[in-house]
Amino acid sequence: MTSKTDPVSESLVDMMARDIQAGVFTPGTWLKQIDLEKRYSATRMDVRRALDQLALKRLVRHVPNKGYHVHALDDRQASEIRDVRVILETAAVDSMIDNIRDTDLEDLRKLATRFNDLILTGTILEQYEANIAFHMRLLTLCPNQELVNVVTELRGRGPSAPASQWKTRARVEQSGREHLMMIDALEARDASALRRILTAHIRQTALAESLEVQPSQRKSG
Amino acid sequence: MTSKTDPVSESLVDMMARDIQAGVFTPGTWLKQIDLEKRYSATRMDVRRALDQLALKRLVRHVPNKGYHVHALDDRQASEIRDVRVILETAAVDSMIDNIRDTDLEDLRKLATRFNDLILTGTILEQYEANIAFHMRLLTLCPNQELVNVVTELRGRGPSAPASQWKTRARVEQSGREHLMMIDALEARDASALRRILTAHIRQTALAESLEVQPSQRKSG
DNA sequence: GGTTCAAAAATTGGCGCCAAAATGTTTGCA
DNA sequence: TGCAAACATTTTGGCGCCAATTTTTGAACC
Repeated sequence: MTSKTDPVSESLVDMMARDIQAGVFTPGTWLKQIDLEKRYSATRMDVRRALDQLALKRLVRHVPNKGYHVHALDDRQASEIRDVRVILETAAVDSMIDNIRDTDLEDLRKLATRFNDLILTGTILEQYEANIAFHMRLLTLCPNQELVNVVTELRGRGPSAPASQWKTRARVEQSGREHLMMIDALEARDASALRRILTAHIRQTALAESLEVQPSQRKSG
Repeated sequence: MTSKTDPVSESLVDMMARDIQAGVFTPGTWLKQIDLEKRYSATRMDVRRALDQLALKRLVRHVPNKGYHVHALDDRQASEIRDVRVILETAAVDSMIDNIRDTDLEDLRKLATRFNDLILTGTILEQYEANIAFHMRLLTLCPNQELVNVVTELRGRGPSAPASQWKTRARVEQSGREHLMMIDALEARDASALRRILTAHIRQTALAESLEVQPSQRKSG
Protein backbone atom coordinates (compact mmCIF):
# COMPACT_ATOMS: atom_id res chain seq x y z
CA MET A 1 0.00 0.00 0.00
CA THR A 2 2.82 2.37 0.75
CA SER A 3 5.18 2.09 -2.19
CA LYS A 4 5.01 0.36 -5.50
CA THR A 5 5.97 -3.13 -6.40
CA ASP A 6 8.59 -4.73 -4.27
CA PRO A 7 7.44 -4.20 -0.68
CA VAL A 8 3.91 -5.14 -1.67
CA SER A 9 4.98 -8.30 -3.38
CA GLU A 10 7.45 -9.12 -0.66
CA SER A 11 4.95 -8.72 2.12
CA LEU A 12 2.47 -10.71 0.09
CA VAL A 13 4.94 -13.56 -0.06
CA ASP A 14 5.47 -13.22 3.66
CA MET A 15 1.76 -13.14 4.39
CA MET A 16 1.08 -16.18 2.30
CA ALA A 17 4.06 -18.01 3.73
CA ARG A 18 2.89 -17.24 7.25
CA ASP A 19 -0.63 -18.40 6.47
CA ILE A 20 0.70 -21.63 5.07
CA GLN A 21 2.96 -22.08 8.07
CA ALA A 22 0.17 -21.28 10.48
CA GLY A 23 -2.04 -23.88 8.89
CA VAL A 24 -4.58 -21.59 7.22
CA PHE A 25 -3.94 -23.51 4.03
CA THR A 26 -3.45 -27.15 4.81
CA PRO A 27 -1.04 -29.23 2.74
CA GLY A 28 -2.53 -30.36 -0.53
CA THR A 29 -4.91 -27.40 -0.82
CA TRP A 30 -5.13 -25.91 -4.28
CA LEU A 31 -4.46 -22.19 -4.11
CA LYS A 32 -6.83 -20.59 -6.56
CA GLN A 33 -5.60 -17.27 -7.80
CA ILE A 34 -9.03 -15.66 -7.61
CA ASP A 35 -9.43 -16.56 -3.97
CA LEU A 36 -5.95 -15.29 -3.18
CA GLU A 37 -6.44 -11.94 -4.84
CA LYS A 38 -9.66 -11.48 -2.90
CA ARG A 39 -8.18 -12.65 0.41
CA TYR A 40 -5.12 -10.43 0.19
CA SER A 41 -6.76 -7.77 -1.98
CA ALA A 42 -3.89 -7.94 -4.38
CA THR A 43 -3.73 -7.86 -8.14
CA ARG A 44 -3.66 -11.01 -10.19
CA MET A 45 -0.10 -10.35 -11.21
CA ASP A 46 1.15 -9.91 -7.66
CA VAL A 47 -0.54 -13.16 -6.67
CA ARG A 48 1.16 -14.98 -9.48
CA ARG A 49 4.53 -13.51 -8.59
CA ALA A 50 4.10 -14.48 -4.97
CA LEU A 51 3.05 -17.97 -5.98
CA ASP A 52 6.17 -18.31 -8.09
CA GLN A 53 8.37 -17.19 -5.24
CA LEU A 54 6.70 -19.62 -2.86
CA ALA A 55 7.24 -22.38 -5.40
CA LEU A 56 10.92 -21.48 -5.44
CA LYS A 57 10.91 -21.70 -1.67
CA ARG A 58 9.31 -25.12 -1.98
CA LEU A 59 6.33 -24.10 0.10
CA VAL A 60 3.96 -24.65 -2.79
CA ARG A 61 4.20 -26.79 -5.86
CA HIS A 62 3.32 -25.75 -9.35
CA VAL A 63 1.52 -28.00 -11.79
CA PRO A 64 1.32 -26.36 -15.22
CA ASN A 65 -2.20 -25.59 -16.36
CA LYS A 66 -3.50 -26.89 -13.09
CA GLY A 67 -2.38 -24.46 -10.46
CA TYR A 68 -0.41 -24.22 -7.27
CA HIS A 69 -1.00 -26.37 -4.24
CA VAL A 70 0.47 -26.35 -0.76
CA HIS A 71 3.35 -28.73 -0.65
CA ALA A 72 3.27 -31.40 2.00
CA LEU A 73 6.67 -32.53 3.07
CA ASP A 74 7.11 -36.22 3.59
CA ASP A 75 8.59 -37.43 6.84
CA ARG A 76 12.03 -37.88 5.34
CA GLN A 77 12.26 -34.30 4.14
CA ALA A 78 10.93 -32.95 7.41
CA SER A 79 13.45 -34.97 9.33
CA GLU A 80 16.29 -33.87 7.07
CA ILE A 81 15.37 -30.23 7.43
CA ARG A 82 15.31 -30.61 11.19
CA ASP A 83 18.75 -32.21 11.05
CA VAL A 84 20.14 -29.31 9.07
CA ARG A 85 18.65 -26.89 11.57
CA VAL A 86 20.22 -28.82 14.40
CA ILE A 87 23.61 -28.65 12.71
CA LEU A 88 23.41 -24.91 12.13
CA GLU A 89 21.83 -23.85 15.38
CA THR A 90 24.12 -25.94 17.55
CA ALA A 91 27.07 -24.64 15.57
CA ALA A 92 25.90 -21.13 16.36
CA VAL A 93 25.80 -21.75 20.10
CA ASP A 94 29.43 -20.83 20.80
CA SER A 95 29.17 -17.46 19.16
CA MET A 96 25.82 -16.84 20.84
CA ILE A 97 27.34 -17.40 24.24
CA ASP A 98 30.29 -15.22 23.33
CA ASN A 99 28.08 -12.32 22.38
CA ILE A 100 25.22 -12.46 24.84
CA ARG A 101 24.50 -9.52 27.12
CA ASP A 102 22.17 -8.98 30.05
CA THR A 103 19.62 -7.10 27.99
CA ASP A 104 19.43 -10.07 25.64
CA LEU A 105 18.59 -12.37 28.53
CA GLU A 106 15.91 -9.99 29.71
CA ASP A 107 14.35 -9.81 26.26
CA LEU A 108 14.41 -13.55 25.91
CA ARG A 109 12.76 -14.02 29.30
CA LYS A 110 10.01 -11.65 28.27
CA LEU A 111 9.45 -13.45 24.99
CA ALA A 112 9.50 -16.86 26.62
CA THR A 113 7.06 -15.71 29.27
CA ARG A 114 4.83 -14.21 26.64
CA PHE A 115 4.77 -17.53 24.81
CA ASN A 116 3.87 -19.36 27.99
CA ASP A 117 1.08 -16.89 28.73
CA LEU A 118 -0.34 -17.32 25.25
CA ILE A 119 -0.55 -21.07 25.71
CA LEU A 120 -3.48 -20.37 28.00
CA THR A 121 -5.01 -17.22 26.59
CA GLY A 122 -3.95 -16.86 22.98
CA THR A 123 -4.91 -18.24 19.65
CA ILE A 124 -2.82 -20.79 17.81
CA LEU A 125 -1.58 -18.09 15.49
CA GLU A 126 -0.54 -15.88 18.39
CA GLN A 127 1.32 -18.79 19.94
CA TYR A 128 2.99 -19.47 16.65
CA GLU A 129 4.15 -15.90 16.27
CA ALA A 130 5.32 -15.62 19.86
CA ASN A 131 7.34 -18.77 19.34
CA ILE A 132 8.89 -17.36 16.19
CA ALA A 133 9.69 -14.13 18.01
CA PHE A 134 11.51 -15.99 20.75
CA HIS A 135 13.50 -18.10 18.34
CA MET A 136 14.44 -15.16 16.18
CA ARG A 137 15.59 -13.18 19.19
CA LEU A 138 17.65 -16.15 20.30
CA LEU A 139 19.10 -16.86 16.91
CA THR A 140 20.12 -13.29 16.20
CA LEU A 141 22.52 -13.48 19.09
CA CYS A 142 24.68 -15.21 16.52
CA PRO A 143 26.68 -12.57 14.65
CA ASN A 144 26.60 -14.55 11.42
CA GLN A 145 23.69 -12.92 9.65
CA GLU A 146 23.76 -15.37 6.78
CA LEU A 147 23.42 -18.28 9.16
CA VAL A 148 20.40 -16.56 10.64
CA ASN A 149 18.93 -16.16 7.17
CA VAL A 150 19.43 -19.78 6.27
CA VAL A 151 17.90 -21.05 9.49
CA THR A 152 14.96 -18.69 9.12
CA GLU A 153 14.36 -19.96 5.64
CA LEU A 154 14.63 -23.55 6.80
CA ARG A 155 12.17 -22.93 9.60
CA GLY A 156 9.74 -21.52 7.07
CA ARG A 157 10.24 -24.51 4.83
CA GLY A 158 9.73 -27.09 7.53
CA PRO A 159 6.42 -28.47 8.63
CA SER A 160 4.27 -25.91 10.35
CA ALA A 161 4.48 -26.12 14.09
CA PRO A 162 0.79 -25.74 14.91
CA ALA A 163 -0.26 -28.28 12.33
CA SER A 164 2.21 -31.03 12.90
CA GLN A 165 4.36 -30.39 15.94
CA TRP A 166 2.13 -28.92 18.58
CA LYS A 167 -0.25 -31.78 18.50
CA THR A 168 -0.99 -31.74 22.18
CA ARG A 169 -1.21 -29.12 24.87
CA ALA A 170 1.45 -31.02 26.73
CA ARG A 171 3.81 -30.70 23.79
CA VAL A 172 3.32 -26.92 23.61
CA GLU A 173 3.90 -26.60 27.33
CA GLN A 174 7.04 -28.69 27.01
CA SER A 175 8.26 -26.28 24.32
CA GLY A 176 7.66 -23.38 26.69
CA ARG A 177 9.68 -25.08 29.39
CA GLU A 178 12.50 -25.74 26.97
CA HIS A 179 12.62 -22.06 26.10
CA LEU A 180 13.29 -21.27 29.73
CA MET A 181 15.88 -24.00 29.94
CA MET A 182 17.67 -22.47 26.98
CA ILE A 183 17.77 -19.13 28.71
CA ASP A 184 19.17 -20.73 31.85
CA ALA A 185 21.87 -22.47 29.84
CA LEU A 186 22.70 -19.19 28.14
CA GLU A 187 22.96 -17.38 31.42
CA ALA A 188 25.24 -20.12 32.78
CA ARG A 189 27.30 -19.95 29.57
CA ASP A 190 26.83 -23.70 29.32
CA ALA A 191 27.29 -24.39 25.62
CA SER A 192 26.87 -28.15 25.92
CA ALA A 193 23.61 -27.85 27.77
CA LEU A 194 22.27 -25.32 25.29
CA ARG A 195 23.18 -27.55 22.36
CA ARG A 196 21.46 -30.48 24.01
CA ILE A 197 18.28 -28.56 24.71
CA LEU A 198 18.22 -26.99 21.25
CA THR A 199 18.63 -30.36 19.58
CA ALA A 200 15.78 -31.89 21.49
CA HIS A 201 13.66 -28.78 20.98
CA ILE A 202 14.10 -28.75 17.22
CA ARG A 203 13.67 -32.47 16.85
CA GLN A 204 10.75 -32.37 19.32
CA THR A 205 12.14 -35.35 21.13
CA ALA A 206 12.39 -35.99 24.80
CA LEU A 207 15.54 -34.72 26.45
CA ALA A 208 17.67 -37.81 26.90
CA GLU A 209 20.06 -37.27 29.74
CA SER A 210 22.37 -40.05 28.70
CA LEU A 211 22.63 -38.66 25.18
CA GLU A 212 25.98 -37.58 23.88
CA VAL A 213 26.52 -33.85 23.88
CA GLN A 214 27.77 -33.42 20.35
CA PRO A 215 24.90 -33.56 17.90
CA SER A 216 26.26 -35.76 15.18
CA GLN A 217 23.72 -36.03 12.43
CA ARG A 218 24.86 -39.46 11.22
CA LYS A 219 22.07 -41.29 9.51
CA SER A 220 19.62 -38.64 8.58
CA GLY A 221 16.81 -40.76 7.17
CA MET B 1 11.78 -29.55 -21.22
CA THR B 2 8.57 -31.46 -21.85
CA SER B 3 5.82 -29.15 -20.72
CA LYS B 4 5.17 -25.48 -21.00
CA THR B 5 6.08 -22.77 -18.61
CA ASP B 6 7.88 -24.01 -15.57
CA PRO B 7 10.87 -25.82 -17.01
CA VAL B 8 11.44 -22.96 -19.40
CA SER B 9 11.39 -20.41 -16.65
CA GLU B 10 13.38 -22.63 -14.36
CA SER B 11 16.09 -23.22 -16.86
CA LEU B 12 16.14 -19.52 -17.61
CA VAL B 13 16.79 -18.86 -13.95
CA ASP B 14 19.49 -21.50 -14.00
CA MET B 15 21.09 -20.10 -17.12
CA MET B 16 21.15 -16.60 -15.76
CA ALA B 17 22.39 -17.77 -12.41
CA ARG B 18 25.19 -19.70 -14.05
CA ASP B 19 26.14 -16.74 -16.20
CA ILE B 20 26.27 -14.53 -13.15
CA GLN B 21 28.31 -17.09 -11.25
CA ALA B 22 30.65 -17.61 -14.18
CA GLY B 23 31.29 -13.90 -14.38
CA VAL B 24 29.49 -13.13 -17.65
CA PHE B 25 27.71 -10.39 -15.79
CA THR B 26 30.06 -8.73 -13.36
CA PRO B 27 28.76 -7.41 -10.05
CA GLY B 28 27.10 -4.06 -10.37
CA THR B 29 26.03 -4.59 -13.97
CA TRP B 30 22.52 -3.43 -14.75
CA LEU B 31 20.56 -6.22 -16.36
CA LYS B 32 18.40 -4.62 -18.99
CA GLN B 33 15.33 -6.66 -19.80
CA ILE B 34 15.62 -6.03 -23.53
CA ASP B 35 19.17 -7.36 -23.63
CA LEU B 36 18.18 -10.39 -21.60
CA GLU B 37 15.25 -11.33 -23.78
CA LYS B 38 17.50 -11.11 -26.82
CA ARG B 39 20.38 -13.03 -25.22
CA TYR B 40 18.21 -15.88 -23.98
CA SER B 41 15.55 -15.47 -26.66
CA ALA B 42 12.85 -15.46 -24.02
CA THR B 43 9.72 -13.41 -23.63
CA ARG B 44 9.65 -10.25 -21.61
CA MET B 45 7.49 -11.88 -19.00
CA ASP B 46 9.80 -14.86 -18.52
CA VAL B 47 12.73 -12.51 -18.11
CA ARG B 48 10.91 -10.58 -15.44
CA ARG B 49 9.95 -13.75 -13.63
CA ALA B 50 13.50 -15.03 -13.72
CA LEU B 51 14.76 -11.67 -12.49
CA ASP B 52 12.35 -11.81 -9.58
CA GLN B 53 13.49 -15.30 -8.66
CA LEU B 54 17.12 -14.28 -8.82
CA ALA B 55 16.32 -11.32 -6.60
CA LEU B 56 14.80 -13.72 -4.09
CA LYS B 57 17.98 -15.77 -4.27
CA ARG B 58 19.93 -12.58 -3.60
CA LEU B 59 21.92 -12.92 -6.78
CA VAL B 60 20.53 -9.71 -8.19
CA ARG B 61 19.06 -6.68 -6.51
CA HIS B 62 15.95 -4.86 -7.53
CA VAL B 63 15.64 -1.10 -7.50
CA PRO B 64 12.07 -0.06 -8.34
CA ASN B 65 11.74 1.89 -11.57
CA LYS B 66 15.43 1.47 -12.15
CA GLY B 67 15.98 -2.17 -12.83
CA TYR B 68 17.89 -5.18 -11.61
CA HIS B 69 21.62 -5.24 -11.11
CA VAL B 70 24.03 -8.01 -10.19
CA HIS B 71 24.52 -7.99 -6.48
CA ALA B 72 28.05 -7.75 -5.21
CA LEU B 73 28.49 -9.33 -1.84
CA ASP B 74 30.61 -7.45 0.60
CA ASP B 75 33.46 -9.26 2.31
CA ARG B 76 31.47 -9.84 5.47
CA GLN B 77 28.63 -11.60 3.69
CA ALA B 78 31.02 -13.68 1.61
CA SER B 79 32.88 -14.71 4.72
CA GLU B 80 29.68 -15.54 6.55
CA ILE B 81 28.41 -17.67 3.69
CA ARG B 82 31.69 -19.53 3.62
CA ASP B 83 31.40 -20.13 7.36
CA VAL B 84 27.94 -21.58 6.97
CA ARG B 85 29.19 -23.83 4.20
CA VAL B 86 32.03 -24.99 6.42
CA ILE B 87 29.60 -25.83 9.19
CA LEU B 88 27.31 -27.83 6.92
CA GLU B 89 29.87 -29.60 4.80
CA THR B 90 32.05 -30.62 7.73
CA ALA B 91 28.94 -31.80 9.53
CA ALA B 92 28.16 -33.96 6.52
CA VAL B 93 31.55 -35.63 6.56
CA ASP B 94 30.64 -38.44 8.96
CA SER B 95 27.67 -39.56 6.93
CA MET B 96 29.69 -39.25 3.73
CA ILE B 97 32.33 -41.61 5.06
CA ASP B 98 29.65 -43.98 6.30
CA ASN B 99 28.05 -44.21 2.91
CA ILE B 100 30.93 -44.10 0.47
CA ARG B 101 31.54 -46.95 -1.95
CA ASP B 102 34.30 -47.80 -4.37
CA THR B 103 32.39 -46.58 -7.40
CA ASP B 104 32.03 -43.20 -5.70
CA LEU B 105 35.77 -42.94 -5.27
CA GLU B 106 36.31 -43.82 -8.91
CA ASP B 107 33.83 -41.19 -10.06
CA LEU B 108 35.41 -38.60 -7.83
CA ARG B 109 38.88 -39.39 -9.14
CA LYS B 110 37.63 -38.98 -12.70
CA LEU B 111 36.01 -35.66 -11.91
CA ALA B 112 39.05 -34.39 -10.03
CA THR B 113 41.32 -35.43 -12.87
CA ARG B 114 39.05 -33.77 -15.36
CA PHE B 115 39.23 -30.54 -13.40
CA ASN B 116 43.00 -30.72 -13.30
CA ASP B 117 43.15 -31.33 -17.03
CA LEU B 118 40.93 -28.37 -17.73
CA ILE B 119 43.25 -26.10 -15.78
CA LEU B 120 45.60 -26.38 -18.72
CA THR B 121 43.30 -26.86 -21.68
CA GLY B 122 39.86 -25.58 -20.75
CA THR B 123 38.12 -22.28 -20.56
CA ILE B 124 37.29 -20.62 -17.29
CA LEU B 125 33.68 -21.67 -17.67
CA GLU B 126 34.65 -25.28 -18.26
CA GLN B 127 36.85 -25.22 -15.19
CA TYR B 128 34.02 -23.71 -13.22
CA GLU B 129 31.59 -26.41 -14.29
CA ALA B 130 34.07 -29.23 -13.71
CA ASN B 131 34.65 -27.89 -10.23
CA ILE B 132 30.93 -27.79 -9.55
CA ALA B 133 30.57 -31.33 -10.86
CA PHE B 134 33.23 -32.60 -8.49
CA HIS B 135 31.76 -30.84 -5.49
CA MET B 136 28.24 -31.99 -6.27
CA ARG B 137 29.39 -35.58 -6.63
CA LEU B 138 31.21 -35.31 -3.35
CA LEU B 139 28.38 -33.63 -1.52
CA THR B 140 25.73 -36.06 -2.68
CA LEU B 141 27.52 -38.79 -0.79
CA CYS B 142 25.68 -37.28 2.12
CA PRO B 143 22.27 -38.93 2.39
CA ASN B 144 20.64 -35.77 3.66
CA GLN B 145 19.19 -34.34 0.46
CA GLU B 146 18.05 -31.14 2.12
CA LEU B 147 21.56 -30.45 3.35
CA VAL B 148 22.76 -30.90 -0.21
CA ASN B 149 20.12 -28.44 -1.41
CA VAL B 150 21.07 -25.81 1.13
CA VAL B 151 24.77 -26.08 0.38
CA THR B 152 24.11 -25.92 -3.35
CA GLU B 153 22.06 -22.81 -2.87
CA LEU B 154 24.75 -21.28 -0.69
CA ARG B 155 27.41 -22.05 -3.25
CA GLY B 156 25.32 -20.30 -5.86
CA ARG B 157 24.85 -17.32 -3.62
CA GLY B 158 28.49 -16.95 -2.73
CA PRO B 159 31.02 -15.01 -4.73
CA SER B 160 31.74 -16.59 -8.08
CA ALA B 161 34.86 -18.68 -8.04
CA PRO B 162 36.36 -17.54 -11.35
CA ALA B 163 35.83 -13.90 -10.57
CA SER B 164 36.98 -13.68 -7.01
CA GLN B 165 38.53 -16.91 -5.81
CA TRP B 166 40.62 -18.25 -8.66
CA LYS B 167 42.65 -15.13 -8.96
CA THR B 168 45.86 -16.91 -9.83
CA ARG B 169 46.78 -20.05 -11.68
CA ALA B 170 48.53 -21.21 -8.53
CA ARG B 171 45.28 -20.93 -6.60
CA VAL B 172 43.39 -23.03 -9.13
CA GLU B 173 46.08 -25.67 -9.09
CA GLN B 174 45.98 -25.70 -5.32
CA SER B 175 42.23 -26.32 -5.51
CA GLY B 176 42.88 -29.24 -7.81
CA ARG B 177 45.39 -30.71 -5.38
CA GLU B 178 42.94 -30.30 -2.53
CA HIS B 179 40.34 -32.26 -4.47
CA LEU B 180 42.72 -35.19 -4.61
CA MET B 181 43.53 -34.82 -0.94
CA MET B 182 39.83 -35.00 -0.16
CA ILE B 183 39.55 -38.24 -2.09
CA ASP B 184 42.53 -39.68 -0.25
CA ALA B 185 40.99 -38.74 3.08
CA LEU B 186 37.72 -40.32 2.01
CA GLU B 187 39.44 -43.53 0.98
CA ALA B 188 41.26 -43.65 4.30
CA ARG B 189 37.98 -42.96 6.12
CA ASP B 190 39.78 -40.14 7.90
CA ALA B 191 36.98 -37.80 8.92
CA SER B 192 39.21 -35.32 10.70
CA ALA B 193 41.50 -34.92 7.73
CA LEU B 194 38.59 -34.49 5.35
CA ARG B 195 37.08 -31.84 7.57
CA ARG B 196 40.37 -30.00 7.72
CA ILE B 197 40.86 -30.05 3.95
CA LEU B 198 37.26 -29.10 3.27
CA THR B 199 37.47 -26.16 5.63
CA ALA B 200 40.62 -24.84 4.03
CA HIS B 201 39.23 -25.48 0.57
CA ILE B 202 36.02 -23.58 1.17
CA ARG B 203 37.71 -20.73 2.96
CA GLN B 204 40.50 -20.73 0.35
CA THR B 205 43.08 -20.50 3.07
CA ALA B 206 46.33 -22.33 3.36
CA LEU B 207 46.15 -25.65 5.14
CA ALA B 208 47.45 -24.90 8.60
CA GLU B 209 48.86 -28.05 10.10
CA SER B 210 48.71 -26.74 13.62
CA LEU B 211 45.06 -25.81 13.25
CA GLU B 212 42.52 -27.49 15.42
CA VAL B 213 40.55 -30.21 13.74
CA GLN B 214 37.08 -29.14 14.74
CA PRO B 215 35.88 -26.24 12.63
CA SER B 216 34.36 -23.95 15.21
CA GLN B 217 32.90 -20.96 13.50
CA ARG B 218 33.39 -18.62 16.47
CA LYS B 219 33.70 -15.06 15.34
CA SER B 220 32.31 -15.00 11.87
CA GLY B 221 32.97 -11.38 10.88
C1' DG C 1 33.89 26.53 -21.20
C1' DG C 2 30.99 24.80 -17.76
C1' DT C 3 26.46 24.37 -15.71
C1' DT C 4 21.60 23.95 -15.66
C1' DC C 5 17.28 23.21 -17.52
C1' DA C 6 14.26 21.04 -20.82
C1' DA C 7 12.85 17.88 -24.32
C1' DA C 8 13.30 13.24 -26.21
C1' DA C 9 14.48 8.55 -26.14
C1' DA C 10 14.65 4.42 -23.67
C1' DT C 11 13.31 1.41 -20.06
C1' DT C 12 10.58 -0.33 -16.55
C1' DG C 13 6.23 -1.88 -14.80
C1' DG C 14 1.23 -2.39 -14.35
C1' DC C 15 -3.14 -3.70 -16.18
C1' DG C 16 -6.39 -5.96 -18.85
C1' DC C 17 -8.00 -8.90 -22.29
C1' DC C 18 -8.47 -13.23 -24.51
C1' DA C 19 -7.13 -17.99 -25.68
C1' DA C 20 -6.11 -22.70 -23.90
C1' DA C 21 -6.92 -26.10 -20.54
C1' DA C 22 -9.37 -28.29 -16.86
C1' DT C 23 -13.28 -29.11 -14.04
C1' DG C 24 -18.05 -29.70 -13.18
C1' DT C 25 -22.74 -30.29 -15.06
C1' DT C 26 -26.28 -31.63 -17.81
C1' DT C 27 -28.23 -34.30 -21.20
C1' DG C 28 -28.87 -38.24 -24.10
C1' DC C 29 -28.63 -43.04 -24.79
C1' DA C 30 -28.39 -47.90 -23.68
C1' DT D 1 -30.53 -46.34 -13.51
C1' DG D 2 -25.80 -46.03 -14.94
C1' DC D 3 -22.46 -44.46 -18.15
C1' DA D 4 -20.59 -41.51 -21.52
C1' DA D 5 -20.22 -37.65 -24.32
C1' DA D 6 -20.93 -32.88 -25.21
C1' DC D 7 -21.54 -28.41 -23.22
C1' DA D 8 -20.85 -24.62 -19.94
C1' DT D 9 -18.23 -22.56 -16.33
C1' DT D 10 -14.19 -21.76 -14.06
C1' DT D 11 -9.35 -21.05 -13.88
C1' DT D 12 -4.92 -20.62 -15.57
C1' DG D 13 -1.52 -18.37 -18.41
C1' DG D 14 0.42 -15.67 -22.18
C1' DC D 15 0.74 -11.56 -24.86
C1' DG D 16 0.68 -6.87 -25.81
C1' DC D 17 -0.10 -2.16 -25.05
C1' DC D 18 0.44 2.09 -22.68
C1' DA D 19 1.51 4.98 -18.62
C1' DA D 20 5.13 6.42 -15.34
C1' DT D 21 9.77 7.16 -14.51
C1' DT D 22 14.49 7.52 -15.48
C1' DT D 23 18.47 8.51 -18.37
C1' DT D 24 20.47 10.72 -22.07
C1' DT D 25 20.97 14.18 -25.37
C1' DG D 26 20.93 18.82 -26.71
C1' DA D 27 20.69 23.63 -26.24
C1' DA D 28 20.72 27.91 -24.02
C1' DC D 29 22.50 30.76 -20.60
C1' DC D 30 25.77 32.32 -17.18
